[in-house]
Amino acid sequence: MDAKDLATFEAVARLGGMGRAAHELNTVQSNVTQRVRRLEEALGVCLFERSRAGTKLTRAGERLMPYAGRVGALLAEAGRAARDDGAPRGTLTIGSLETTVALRLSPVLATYARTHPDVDLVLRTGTTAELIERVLDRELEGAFVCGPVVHPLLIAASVFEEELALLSAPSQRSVASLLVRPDLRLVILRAGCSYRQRLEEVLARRGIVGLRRLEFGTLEAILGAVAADLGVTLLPHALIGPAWRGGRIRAHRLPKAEARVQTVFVHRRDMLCSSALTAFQKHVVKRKAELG
Amino acid sequence: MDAKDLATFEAVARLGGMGRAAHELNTVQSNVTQRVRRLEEALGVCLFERSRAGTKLTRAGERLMPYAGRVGALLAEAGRAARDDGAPRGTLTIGSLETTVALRLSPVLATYARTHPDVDLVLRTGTTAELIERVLDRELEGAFVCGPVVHPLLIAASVFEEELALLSAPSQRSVASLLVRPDLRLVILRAGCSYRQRLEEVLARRGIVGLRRLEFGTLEAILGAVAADLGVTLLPHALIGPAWRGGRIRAHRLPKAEARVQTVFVHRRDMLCSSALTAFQKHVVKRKAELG
DNA sequence: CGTTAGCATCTGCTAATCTAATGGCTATGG
DNA sequence: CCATAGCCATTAGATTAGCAGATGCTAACG
Repeated sequence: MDAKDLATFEAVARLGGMGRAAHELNTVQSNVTQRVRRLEEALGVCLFERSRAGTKLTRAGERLMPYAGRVGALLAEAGRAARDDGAPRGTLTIGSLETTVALRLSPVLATYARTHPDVDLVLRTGTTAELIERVLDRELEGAFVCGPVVHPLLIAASVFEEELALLSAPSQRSVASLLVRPDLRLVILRAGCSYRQRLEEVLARRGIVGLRRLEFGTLEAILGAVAADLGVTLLPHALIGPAWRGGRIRAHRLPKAEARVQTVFVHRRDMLCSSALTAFQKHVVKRKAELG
Repeated sequence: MDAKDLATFEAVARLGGMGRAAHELNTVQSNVTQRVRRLEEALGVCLFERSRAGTKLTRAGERLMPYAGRVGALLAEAGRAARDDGAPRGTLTIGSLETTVALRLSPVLATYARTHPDVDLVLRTGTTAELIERVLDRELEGAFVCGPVVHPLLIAASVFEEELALLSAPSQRSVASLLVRPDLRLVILRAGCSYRQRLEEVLARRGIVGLRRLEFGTLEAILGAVAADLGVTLLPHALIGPAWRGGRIRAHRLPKAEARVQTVFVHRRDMLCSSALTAFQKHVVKRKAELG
């Protein structure tokens, strides 16, 4: 059984048609047909139900499907393992929550990039759910997400622990005073943001529900909106830099149980850690000790 | 990267030469050279140090080596998974200790073979160490061995529990009486037999050491030798069939701690269980309940 | 200094693979 | 009821990859 045939099979199954698969694979449909037929002959089973509308996996095809991905991933990993001589180099693609970048990661990233000039560092941001999805799809080697994360395919290591604070305009003297301001909004970074749900929980526990949302793409915009008394938000206390400390924003401390949030670094359990990634993890731990 | 290239690489690495690998792969040396070269080009690393004496893996080659086997195993498993529609069929190759076959397994095997006519059952016997080795090499789908077995790559399930007895000629009235018979021998099935070490321990704890060994290939021969007072052996008590019960052999009971031996069924954790194997395991459990 | 063992390279040949064109099938839509 | 479009199978011809066998090269060994 040829790995290329398996990859062809996978594309056909995923796209639901030989023509579409051919297009994705930069070849023509007859080749795809031939490869699939050969695979079917080699296995002695029928993998697709053909119809005018396209192709549909048979039971046998469904059983084969997971292996297609695994074989491809294993071959890719073999290549990386052979090339990786222990000296960090190549491309390191990691993900992170936007707040983590702003608060903790950017200096660490900068020093890492400086000390490892042979590594092309790629950072993608997203919500916890998005990032975990991408790690599972092997699009990211690892990601900083909001913990705890328990998943059989992932290894999660706690790296930072933040204290969240409820932020409002200075005129809001206490959390309780928010109750009488139903026009206030939840100012959030993005729809699926990890802190949004936590914020709603925090407010709900104090009888504040049904607030409208206001979504901004950047932290600066969020802080600006809060300062302008458009609403409240929930962010790591340490995030409020000097520029915002001068009375423009009031941070309301929360009880430990509500405030604590840990950032974990997750990566696939079955994925070879590149030297670049290993060095990165060491670097983060070391710098964290320095910073903390 | 082609899986066939990887297999060629693996053969060259294992045999330490391209010519030898070519012979094993039923091809000629120039083809092997070409495949290795292509693999090296694709990876951008040198995999072998060539010399007049043959080939030796480089560091990169050593890193790649484990993947060669894994890719091959994964492809083979993919084929089995696609073909296996849940109805037990094909070849089921399992291993067992000889004593386990004689004592417990043979009726179970017979009924399994009868109820699953589409399965070609292959049984290989050997010592615990040999069998485990073969399971790890994927030559056996599973094996009945002497437990307990703790190994990160294996799953072990206890299936039988035997009570061992020290067997001697009837003239030996007690274990203690063996002390005065230094000419007695340990009668054992095979050099690496699981029960041999246990027998030596049992005797050593009673001050009997340094007995010579007598090795026979079959259980009947062993029991015959014991009956003829050539020596003593250690076997499951239940093994002594009616033919031997009639005073020709004396079974000396041992304390529970020494007598208990469990038979476990082991198989690779990462290996897909064929339907034939799954059915077999169910069958064993069911029949064990009936027999026990 | 020839012999040997081993890898590299070259050369035809063959088989596999690719491309492009064609044909058959079926649902859709006038 | 025909035209059309989308999809897969098949075919034929061109291209490429893979194979076997012969030859070359190098270092070790007697």
